[in-house]
Amino acid sequence: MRISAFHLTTQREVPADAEIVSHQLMLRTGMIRKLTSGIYTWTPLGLKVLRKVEQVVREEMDASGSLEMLMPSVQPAELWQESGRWDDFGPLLLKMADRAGREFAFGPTHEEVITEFARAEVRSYKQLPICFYQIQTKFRDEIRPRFGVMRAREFLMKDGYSFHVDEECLGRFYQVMFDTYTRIFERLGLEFKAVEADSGAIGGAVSHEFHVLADSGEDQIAHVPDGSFAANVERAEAVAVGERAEPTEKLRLVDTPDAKTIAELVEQFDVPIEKTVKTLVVEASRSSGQELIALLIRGDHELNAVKAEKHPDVASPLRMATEEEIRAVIDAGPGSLGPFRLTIPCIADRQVALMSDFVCGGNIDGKHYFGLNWVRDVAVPKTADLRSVVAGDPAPDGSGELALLRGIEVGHIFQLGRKYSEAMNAVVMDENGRAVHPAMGCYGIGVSRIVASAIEQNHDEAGILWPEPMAPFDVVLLPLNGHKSHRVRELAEKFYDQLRAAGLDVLMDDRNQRPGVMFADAELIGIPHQLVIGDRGLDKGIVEYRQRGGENQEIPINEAVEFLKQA
RNA sequence: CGGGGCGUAGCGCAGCCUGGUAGCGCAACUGCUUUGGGAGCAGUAGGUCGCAGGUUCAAAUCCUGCCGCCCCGACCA
Repeated sequence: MRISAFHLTTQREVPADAEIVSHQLMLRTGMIRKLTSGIYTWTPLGLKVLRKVEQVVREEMDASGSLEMLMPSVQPAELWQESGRWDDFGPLLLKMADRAGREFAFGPTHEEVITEFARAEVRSYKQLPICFYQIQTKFRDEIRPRFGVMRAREFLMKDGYSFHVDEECLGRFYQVMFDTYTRIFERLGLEFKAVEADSGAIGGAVSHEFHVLADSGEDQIAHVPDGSFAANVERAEAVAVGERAEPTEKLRLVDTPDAKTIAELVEQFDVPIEKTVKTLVVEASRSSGQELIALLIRGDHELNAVKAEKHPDVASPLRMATEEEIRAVIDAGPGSLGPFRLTIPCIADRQVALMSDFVCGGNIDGKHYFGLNWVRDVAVPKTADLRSVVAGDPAPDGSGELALLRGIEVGHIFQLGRKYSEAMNAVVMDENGRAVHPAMGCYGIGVSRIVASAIEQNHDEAGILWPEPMAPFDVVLLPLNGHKSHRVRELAEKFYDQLRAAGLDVLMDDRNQRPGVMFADAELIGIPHQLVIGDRGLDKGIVEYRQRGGENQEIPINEAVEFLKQA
């Protein structure tokens, strides 16, 4: 491609409303343009990258035996009502109506459509196992779209769905997909980690996420360095450490008028934060027969909402009680609550149940208990894993100490089981002639998000450093002052033809720009290999090879094409 | 959804407080010069000042409403 025939619109200035590096660089290189909040146009440059990612995904999915297809993006409401997700999916679902008033959703995912397809098409166990996939635009009406295509409302996703007669077959195929995903991210040249995950709104039991590691990642990962354990912090089990010590302090009620938070308590009363307990009041589940329930967490720990809302006594989704609701049942407000003489039920984090001589709110405004002890002063409540792990916690599998990393979720695989095949009554005949609901797996990759995450992980002051498999071009030719020098121009043209003939994706900077502009643009858009052709080098019989982010070297003219083929 | 901020040329911004000819830098276009790290000079083009209403002789500027975009929050006791 010649730049003169391309649409290259780089910008020197950083766009004001782009917060993270990938968003800034995607705008500065001109890869994307915002149409409206969370909705982007992919320009020819950006689309080249997107297509390269797509192609790697497609090749590996095909190699796994999965079959590509294309499902509609607009889906009838009935299908979603059948699965129960028309309401469950909530405001994330973009709904619309046709001229007759029939309701539709723009697909945020395709479990319903594929299940509808499978129940019509797949009748016999002999057709199983089978896995269909597509690469398609999805729409999720995110609460707050941000970071460009990283958390966009409209995005490109690869989604695959497999069907199996039994769980055992699903488990085997799940491993095939795990390996396929591993190969995809390896081939793309990304530093990533597969972690145990919560299955969230999609449903199902076993689930893994694939994260591109980057400091700007929105997810936290707990893992044992050089160990086998890795899990999303949402899910990583927090193991209680130690044993409960005998009481040594007397229980006393202390005036704490200015201590509404754990931080204030620690500062004003010189109490170690590990000796404090915070009491969070949340809505209780219907099945518990209660209105509110208190959750006890050690002062330096954080409540894990994903874990809490899975508890049978806690309402899902988790909702914190308002001050009015709390005051209606307890004689104190937030900031002065605790388990002693508490008028509502409570659940303690496992670690809290092992504490002794601790400090907590007094259930009287402006007062805290010091020296509180389980058993002696108050019965040990129900316990559960309610907190998020922190660095240094033991791994739940005993393999070592946990460290935390930040990641960008780019892939997620699930063993769904029969949630959709049962809800939508998809059945196949098994070898005994019985109708059974097939077990399903589902496998997603955020194709557009991969592009952004690759930039987050691979950039410098000058711009993007694309991993080669996803670079928009393999090599850029920079003929310096080509409009003045015939021999520079002619050599560049010769290289252009020869490199293209060798199967390389070549960009020729034929703009007659000053050298500084050409270098800056080549670096900004991150092309891995540059070949600089200038009179200065030609006098010495060489051209200059530059690897993006690497070393420069001089190459004899007649070896250049071969050199680039190898590089 | 709650809080905050911002809407002026493709991008980044000033002007608004104190009403009176709409400006700067980058980008774009033309010409000349320049040419190994985002050139110089001269010129050109580009604006419903987010939209609507109001106040006023006069509104980018003051008032009201609406719309859009961005940031923070929605784990806080």
